[in-house]
Amino acid sequence: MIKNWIREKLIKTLDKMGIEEIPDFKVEIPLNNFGDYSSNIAFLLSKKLKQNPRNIALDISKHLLDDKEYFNKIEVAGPGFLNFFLNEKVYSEFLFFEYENPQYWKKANNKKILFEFASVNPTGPITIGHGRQAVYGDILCNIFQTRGHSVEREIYLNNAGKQIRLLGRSLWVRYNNLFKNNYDIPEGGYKGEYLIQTAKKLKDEIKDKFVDKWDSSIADFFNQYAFEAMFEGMKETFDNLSIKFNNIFKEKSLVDDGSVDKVLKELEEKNLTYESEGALWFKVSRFKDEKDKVLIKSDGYYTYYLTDIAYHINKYNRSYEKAYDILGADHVGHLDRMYAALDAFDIPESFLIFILHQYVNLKKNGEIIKMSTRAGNFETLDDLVIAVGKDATRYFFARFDPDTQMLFDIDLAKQKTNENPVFYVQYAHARISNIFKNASEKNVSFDEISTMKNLNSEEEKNLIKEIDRFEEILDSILIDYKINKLTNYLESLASFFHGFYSKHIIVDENDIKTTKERLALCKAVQNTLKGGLSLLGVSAPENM
RNA sequence: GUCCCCAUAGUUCAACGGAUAGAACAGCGGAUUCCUAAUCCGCAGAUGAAGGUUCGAUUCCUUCUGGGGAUACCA
Repeated sequence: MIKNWIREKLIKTLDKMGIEEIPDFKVEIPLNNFGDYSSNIAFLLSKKLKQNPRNIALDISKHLLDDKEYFNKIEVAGPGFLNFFLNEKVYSEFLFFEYENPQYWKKANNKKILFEFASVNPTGPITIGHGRQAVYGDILCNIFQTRGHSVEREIYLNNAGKQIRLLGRSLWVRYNNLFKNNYDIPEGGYKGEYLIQTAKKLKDEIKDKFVDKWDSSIADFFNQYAFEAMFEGMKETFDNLSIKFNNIFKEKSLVDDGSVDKVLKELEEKNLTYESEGALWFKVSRFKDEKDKVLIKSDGYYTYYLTDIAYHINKYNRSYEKAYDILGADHVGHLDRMYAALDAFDIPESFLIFILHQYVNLKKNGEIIKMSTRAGNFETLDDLVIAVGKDATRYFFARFDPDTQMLFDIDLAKQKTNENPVFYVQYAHARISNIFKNASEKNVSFDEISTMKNLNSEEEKNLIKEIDRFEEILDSILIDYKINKLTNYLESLASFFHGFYSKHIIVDENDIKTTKERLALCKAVQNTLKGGLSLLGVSAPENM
């Protein structure tokens, strides 16, 4: 990265000047062509050296200019910015490297980490809100992977709790009503049409076997049947978005294999539980400034909290370096409770990182609607994918800062998909493919490049600078998890390319030397676009 | 009440404490004898309010206003 290169030059120079303890300074691409790159280092040193930042900057620039072959000019501007104007040689070297290493941003994987996301109640079709999380999680995993982490994607399915029992009973009602009975969906049950379809399928299989019959083993059957049916649907939805999980973890397995009981026993031994009002409580307040929470309800059933503790202990014992949980904003209350539980089992907080994202508001027929799976009134992710396609769906979700509520205008998404900027980025990629087609028709090859010194225009320099930002963007996402920086970047890169394209003829038979260098530049742009799109899980078409 | 997230152009979104706050869509005006006009160029348009910290604040702190979420023996 050019920025890092300048940074190192600066550090060396400061060292030469005898300045120790160099503060954490920045090198950035300034607005308005103040320079190719700029740094704020002089401001940060000013307090320590008790000097005017301008004088410090002047001093640094003098020392740096010993490197005549790399810097055309170094200006000190404003109150003390250092503005660097680089020699073509620098760009040429960096572009050459990127051109020769088509996947220059990839790093070897080492750290083993776990991502849990899209863990929903398997009680119905996936909503658009959860679609955001699924797409977000998948893309974040891709980025971690490409920057050197060994990532596992895991989905946790709550198939042991109250909701699954409600689902099973709701299915039973739908099934019975196919026989002209008239049972009511239970309070809080699932009223969506989709259970009628499942009930019909079940009727074909078992005929009238359970009509008007209900006991605990029949309930188990319906719970299980409904769960499997819903899960099949979920898998299909994820498949349509190319989201694949390495591990599917079922809550029930923790109950069945005794993990949950083991957790209970240990907590009791540590004297961290107590009974009250017929329920068993965990002393959360011992660890965090939070209310105590129920582990076993007075009806004898386990809470989600209890099984989730067992689940996270299980994660820890699988020896990942870190575990990331991606959750909707409605889970904020869960964070401290889970850390309290980890604390009780001597698991360091640093092991688990929560990433919260806000949910999606839907706009349909000009109205903002609230989604609710249980009311049976919601927009499914499948509908969206059918309407706008996989690429646009993934790209659209990726574009938003996860911390902000996003407004999803369904009518707009369904009608005018051309407004989606994914096409803008894809078009830049396709355009480049076409340039190569054109070049090969004119018998211009581009395989004997040794330098790129003819790429002197503003457009070309800016394009090289923009390519050079890619790795930096990816690394910053590892820190703040804002994947929208990637879509933002790709749009910007595409824009620089479109601008370059419209101003310069790339394949020019009268100037083969420049043509070859421009083709190499195009190749580097295309590789980067393709790399970014593939991290997003969006296709990079050759034609549009 | 308390806690968490958010508030930027008509709309949907950007901006690592930096210099003149960027795009896209919508609006207006242009560009194609030449590699795809799904493109490009130009015009117009914004930091919710008030304080504070700083050489410098959309960004950090406080208060207020507005939206969403949490405050379950739901998950």
